[in-house]
Amino acid sequence: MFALIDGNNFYASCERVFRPALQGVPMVVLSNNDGCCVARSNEAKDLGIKMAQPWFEVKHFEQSAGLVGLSANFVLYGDMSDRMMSLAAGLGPTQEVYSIDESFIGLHGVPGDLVHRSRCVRERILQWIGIPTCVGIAPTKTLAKLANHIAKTAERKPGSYPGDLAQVCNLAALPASDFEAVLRATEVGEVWGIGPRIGRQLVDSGVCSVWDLVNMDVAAVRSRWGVVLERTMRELRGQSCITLDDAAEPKQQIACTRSFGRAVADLPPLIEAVSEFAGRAGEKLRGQGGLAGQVLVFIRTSPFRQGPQYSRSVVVPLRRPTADSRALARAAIKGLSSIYREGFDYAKAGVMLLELQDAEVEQGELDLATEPEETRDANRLMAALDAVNGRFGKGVIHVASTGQTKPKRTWGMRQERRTPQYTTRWADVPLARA
DNA sequence: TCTGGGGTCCTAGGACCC
DNA sequence: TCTGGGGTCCTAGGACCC
Repeated sequence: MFALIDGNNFYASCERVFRPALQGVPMVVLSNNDGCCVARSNEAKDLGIKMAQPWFEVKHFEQSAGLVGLSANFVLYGDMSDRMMSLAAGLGPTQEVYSIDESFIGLHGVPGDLVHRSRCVRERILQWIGIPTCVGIAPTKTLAKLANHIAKTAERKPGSYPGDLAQVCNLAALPASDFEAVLRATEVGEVWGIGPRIGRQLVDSGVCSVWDLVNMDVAAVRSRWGVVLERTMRELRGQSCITLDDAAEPKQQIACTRSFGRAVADLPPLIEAVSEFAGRAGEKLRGQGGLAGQVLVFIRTSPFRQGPQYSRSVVVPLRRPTADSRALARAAIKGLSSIYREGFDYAKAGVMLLELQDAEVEQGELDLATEPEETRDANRLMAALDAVNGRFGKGVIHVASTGQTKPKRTWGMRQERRTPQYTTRWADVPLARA
């Protein structure tokens, strides 16, 4: 048995903990450059604002509906997430942190009333952290996700589902007829693993509700859509195919990509941007104790704008695996120079580190006595760099490139953030509505 | 006229998730 | 004027081998 517990409108709820005046106010949290809405309060959802909708399209609600847009503060959300996860872990013996705002809990061997237990944990998170959550319980992860969706929807839209499923929904406890009714009332596109494209194909084939999908022929599903949808279907039937990953695996790739605040046409600012991305990616890489074997760099124009389009990427192999930001930046610049073309307005660039491996393993294969002195020096330098940035803030020191002629960014933000950033310590977190 | 067949590895691209 | 930033997994098809 699995539970899925997640924070409602997570980023928006985090902001409200520190700005209680925003309770009941329609609000969104904005991505980098204040470009898109990446979280919406219920009131903002009621205005019809979609996930990832551009801010300029909804800005008019500031005047007409009192909408508030806040610049994202991801350091804060990560911190709040850690606290929420540590309390959520109390639900059962194993936990898989699935994203910044949700975790699966393995409930094997947990005695007593699961719904009551979930309500207690939920209440504790609300009291101690100030974040409202919902819990879905079911025999498979896909059904637990579905149960969570039902718990949230039953709370937000009264009448959509039986009221006693709000906030905490245990699908395993429902009588068969109620279970069927709930699956009939849920659109197939709400299922975890069914995106817009396959959702549309299913509806076009007359498969509209989750109940319709459950009753399809397994072989037919497999032959038309493949093993992924087949697995989803089996999970919906209660056959557990996806296991709980409670030991977080190291990442297989690390990316740092950004849209620019304004179009960039020249090579030097692109070199500057790509150097910084490589440095940031290197920092993440060292954080998981890894080395990269390849660097991918890409640039592209904006698909939303008229004019000539260009999008290209290239993979640059490294002579030997490394976590040295300078080597990563050199490779990224080399790749950039090979794909850069004049005459385009670039809107986005990025660096990805590929073929990651464990630094310990790599080192074990080397004879330490023959390890080049430069490697040791590089390791020390990078460790110092990470320590300074950790202490004084991200990017206080970063890798510069020879193309850089000005001390300040030439590719960065179009405008100042709408709202200032702040950081927290445990002591700063109010006991919400105690 | 007729032009093997099976296996592996790699890569690019698609689809999905939050 | 202004359009997110990460990730994962699967598949198809090409290259190559015997």
